[in-house]
Amino acid sequence: MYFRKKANSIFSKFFNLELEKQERILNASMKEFAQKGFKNASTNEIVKEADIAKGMLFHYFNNKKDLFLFLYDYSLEALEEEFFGKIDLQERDLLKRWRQLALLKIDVIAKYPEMFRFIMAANFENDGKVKNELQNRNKDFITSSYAMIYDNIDHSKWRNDIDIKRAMDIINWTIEGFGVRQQEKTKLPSFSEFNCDEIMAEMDRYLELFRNCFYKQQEDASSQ
Amino acid sequence: MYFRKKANSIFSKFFNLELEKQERILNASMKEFAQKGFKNASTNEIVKEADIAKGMLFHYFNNKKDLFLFLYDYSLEALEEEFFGKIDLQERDLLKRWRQLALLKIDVIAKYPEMFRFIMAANFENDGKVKNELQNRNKDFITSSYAMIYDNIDHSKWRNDIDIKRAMDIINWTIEGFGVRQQEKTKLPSFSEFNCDEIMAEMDRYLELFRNCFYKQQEDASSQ
Amino acid sequence: MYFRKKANSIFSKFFNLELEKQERILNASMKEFAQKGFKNASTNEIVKEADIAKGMLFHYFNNKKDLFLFLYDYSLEALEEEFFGKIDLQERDLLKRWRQLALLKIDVIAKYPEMFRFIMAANFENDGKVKNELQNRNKDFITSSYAMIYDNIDHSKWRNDIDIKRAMDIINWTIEGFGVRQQEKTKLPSFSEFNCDEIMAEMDRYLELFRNCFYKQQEDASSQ
Amino acid sequence: MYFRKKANSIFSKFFNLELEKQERILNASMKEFAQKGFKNASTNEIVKEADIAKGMLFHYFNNKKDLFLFLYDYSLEALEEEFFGKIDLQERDLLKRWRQLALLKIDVIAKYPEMFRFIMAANFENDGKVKNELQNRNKDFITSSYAMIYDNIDHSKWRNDIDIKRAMDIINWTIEGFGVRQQEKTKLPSFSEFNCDEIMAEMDRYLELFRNCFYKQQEDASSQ
DNA sequence: AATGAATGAGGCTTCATTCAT
DNA sequence: AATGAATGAAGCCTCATTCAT
Repeated sequence: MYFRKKANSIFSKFFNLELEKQERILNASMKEFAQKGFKNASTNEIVKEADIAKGMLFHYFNNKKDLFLFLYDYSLEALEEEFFGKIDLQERDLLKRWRQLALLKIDVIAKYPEMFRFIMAANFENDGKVKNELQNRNKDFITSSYAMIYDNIDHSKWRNDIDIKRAMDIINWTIEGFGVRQQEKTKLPSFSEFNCDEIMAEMDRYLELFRNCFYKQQEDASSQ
Repeated sequence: MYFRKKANSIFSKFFNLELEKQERILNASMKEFAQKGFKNASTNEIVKEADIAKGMLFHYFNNKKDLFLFLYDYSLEALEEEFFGKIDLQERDLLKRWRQLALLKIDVIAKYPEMFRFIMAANFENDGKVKNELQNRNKDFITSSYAMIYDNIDHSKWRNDIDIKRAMDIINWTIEGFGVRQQEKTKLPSFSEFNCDEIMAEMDRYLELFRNCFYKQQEDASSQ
Repeated sequence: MYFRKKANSIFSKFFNLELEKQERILNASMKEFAQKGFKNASTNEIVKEADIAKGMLFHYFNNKKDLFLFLYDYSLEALEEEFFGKIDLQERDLLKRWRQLALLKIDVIAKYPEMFRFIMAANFENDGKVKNELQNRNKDFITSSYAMIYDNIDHSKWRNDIDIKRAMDIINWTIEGFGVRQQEKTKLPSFSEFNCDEIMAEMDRYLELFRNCFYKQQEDASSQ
Repeated sequence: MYFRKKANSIFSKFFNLELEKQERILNASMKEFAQKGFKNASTNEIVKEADIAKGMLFHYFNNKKDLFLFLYDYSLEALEEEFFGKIDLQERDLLKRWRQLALLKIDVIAKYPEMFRFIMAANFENDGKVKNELQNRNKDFITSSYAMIYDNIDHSKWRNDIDIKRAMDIINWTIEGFGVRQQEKTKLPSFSEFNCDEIMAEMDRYLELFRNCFYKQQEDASSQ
């Protein structure tokens, strides 16, 4: 992991802290940035929430921008490990592969909710001070993500009259939209807890719909 | 229009201005808010761009928050008129109705680019000071929008084995994603000008794909 | 006066203040900068001393650096007027011309002590943020000052065996050193008030010594 | 040496360090103070450059001010040794004695450049925290320096009509001004290296001018 | 109504000094 | 003795809002 090595030297002051304090700082920072965006996030609030002295944030991370980018790199690397390390590239059915990813995503959100929300928010970040550097990092990430997801897919199952490129767009947008909808449900006052099985069951209905529309229909009933 | 009445009493100081000055203020404010978000938007920049005295902004709108929400209400009402007033509810084919909406949207962007950008940006607004009030307004808007779009749709054309509710979700997300993609294209350095015909041709390919998947396939070739 | 025109447009906010407040700000700023140098000068102290609100300094001058350079330009222009406007270029005797300058300088110090101290201190300023811009301004000033002082000097009175260039250096350094010594006297606890006549009498002794050494000695006694 | 004794007791923690570390600390401190002045000098930079732990600086020297004054006393004592120990008081010709001092000064700059630059900078120090104490130390130093330089001078060579006290002032100021000019030359981009012979040759031209003006002129040509 | 100066809280950041280990 | 994390006051600057004119 290139970043982790770099981070350990540049941010060694941070990584030498006791883990519990590291986590307090990470959570407080990500929460503040996720809620308010880069510019509106207050380092004062972060140190208050993390319960550290005013100067320490700058002792560990130099400045607000470096803190933000550190969090981004740190999160991206953690997420990459979760995703890329665990996806089964032997599965050549695109819809099944997406299903895997959805499961992984649910895991990640459950395991690192702060981090996930931070990364999502960072991708909408517009502030000139960090936008460029985020885009550079993101370009690579998205390119390699899509490359991986679509790598070695078996197209033989697909209906011949389907425009595969656009069908894939539709699948992407649907899964993204589905994710956003789930996310929004968690913000409702009626939300109590994350029910993974229910979400996956719902997800499967969309995937089934795609299978039903985009794949060749077999005569026998053993469709899935 | 409920809002316009309310606005005329609360914001009568603003509406009593000469129209040209009203427009300068609207454009300057929307531009600043769209570019920088609620908190980072500078009232200084707004008055400079609108060429009015600093105090007047607060004389007309009380404070920054009220200005922002006024702009939101004002824009939403204007867009509603454009959309809801012009859509042909006689068209009972959902895909054709979406096509209408896409065309209307392109018109709106061309006619009121500042306003459109402002509304888009406002929907991503996260600042605590305005978020709640925006969500309240938006819930109503989205509810009534969807009600209208899906009102009196002819379901007889659809394949019986298709889960119509979810298929509609897919269509929504696709059209939204498609819109975002077009939006992003305008930010590329290679972007020169908005080519409506090209965009609609591309949009039609997605709609055609949906028709091909979700609708009953007729034996004769007169599909569309 | 080029600067004054520029200043009136850029710093119009400042120049539109009532004169008494302008002066409070000028004096407080020059005093603080003269005492502590650019970096160590505290804008907090300045506003406290000038009895204005925290934000006003930045409203008038944008930032600390611009304030400093404004003061420098403002002072230099004021001093230039005092010096260059009043020196008698018909006087072709270098020592008499220096005598004029000494008198003018004493006037200036008496009239604008804060300003004089500020300019003196600014010429020792080392801070990277302002050093370059100071040097640019100063180069022109010093070049034109020396050009004026040594312009059209009558060399016929000088001993032929004297290296005039180096003799002039000696005169410069002596007058500068003499000035510093007077300045330091004002800082002593025993100092009560500026006695111009006494200072000029003392100055004359040095000039007389130079006349005695560098000029041809006439046989009759009417030396001066 | 009074100071060394005092220092050995107060700063014994420092003097008990290995010499190499002592020197690292001295050089780093003097360099930082000379470059940035008392207040702007950063103890962080000093410890980084000296490669010691932050706390040690305060362990050895109590605080920044004490460190600065220690360096000043230490340097002054070292310079005194260089100057006062080596000057030949048998030479009773003032101009020749000044020549000796100039040579010694050049030696000192070459031998202890850091220290020389520090002392020069310290003499322009204006910060309230150290100014008073510096002035006290300096008064004694300058008084005793001048006493020594002018001690036992042979006045018989001087023209009777010359005001010796003021002539000596002129010589002082000239030599000081000459030194400053040489110093400034080293800062020019065109400066490559210190040419001692050239500098002394130039210095001699000024001394010769003084001899020519202030001393009785002998009839034979063996002037020097 | 119109102007823009005035206010002061809060923003990020630096830094000498202390202190637990 | 040695380390460097911790502290918090003070630094410059921004900005929504108020208010005298």
